[in-house]
Amino acid sequence: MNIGTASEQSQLPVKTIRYYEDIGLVRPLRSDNGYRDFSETDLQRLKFLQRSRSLGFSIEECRELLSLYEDGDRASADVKAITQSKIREVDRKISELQSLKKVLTTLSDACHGDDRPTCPIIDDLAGEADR
Amino acid sequence: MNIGTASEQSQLPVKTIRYYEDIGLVRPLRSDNGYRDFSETDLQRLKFLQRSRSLGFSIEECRELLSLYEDGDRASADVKAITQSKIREVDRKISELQSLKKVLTTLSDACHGDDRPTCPIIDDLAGEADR
DNA sequence: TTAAAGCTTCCAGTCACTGGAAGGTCAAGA
DNA sequence: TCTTGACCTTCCAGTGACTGGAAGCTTTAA
Repeated sequence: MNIGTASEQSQLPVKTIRYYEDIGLVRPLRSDNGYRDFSETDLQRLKFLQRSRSLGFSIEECRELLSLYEDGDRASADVKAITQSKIREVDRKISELQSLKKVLTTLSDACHGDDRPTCPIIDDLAGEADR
Repeated sequence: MNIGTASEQSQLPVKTIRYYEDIGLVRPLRSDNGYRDFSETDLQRLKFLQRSRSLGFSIEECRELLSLYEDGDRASADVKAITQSKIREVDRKISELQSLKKVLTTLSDACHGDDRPTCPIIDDLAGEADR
């Protein structure tokens, strides 16, 4: 199938698919006219990539997961390990954002937000607040 | 003061300060030897940038905040509006990450993680699971 | 026949830096 | 005086994961 069809089926933009070929994540054959010709297996890989990217795995993690996917003998523990380290990463990000939100909310609440120039947010950014 | 001192005082890497000059966030004078010469005002800007970047404002938001910072007449409402939209953005990211974590945790829990090859995580990524 | 849609490659841009090379300047010590 | 090392300069390239656009093929439908 052509790249347009593969794009539709995998829910990945055409540009992204070409990029994935560039970095060796998929290797479609070429038709006589030079067009990429995606097999069912290629499509499976693309769908796999779409799903794993949308779950927040990096390209390199996806590459690793793909090779585990295609190695019928690998231990499920290997896959679980990657997933759990990703969960820890997500957790770290969540708590970072939560403390960020806390600071921003405190600042925002302290600012009366009218048309006068006095502003505790700016004062804090400028390092002039009591903290 | 030289860039090294400015870097220490502002807690910004030397490279980052040069980059900020490149994009017009700070405009230090030059000494006769060609070295950048940072004034106290320049240092204030750098500290302001360090703090606002660390609170998750983008460079363009920082640029806007800086100009509000230096406009003694601006309304505090303007600053508060930027801060609140940033809070909403942080909120969106948090809930995205939370639902991501949910999916990953469900997948991880379903995988027994031993040396056998059967793995519900991979099955899900491949789109072979019941969902 | 022709127009539009779809395909190709290649180059550049995004964001916010970061690394490294090649070279100039300055201060301290032998 | 010389040298060493720290510090400074510019410029170019790379990061991650695409995305946009130009120029030019091929295919399909009217």
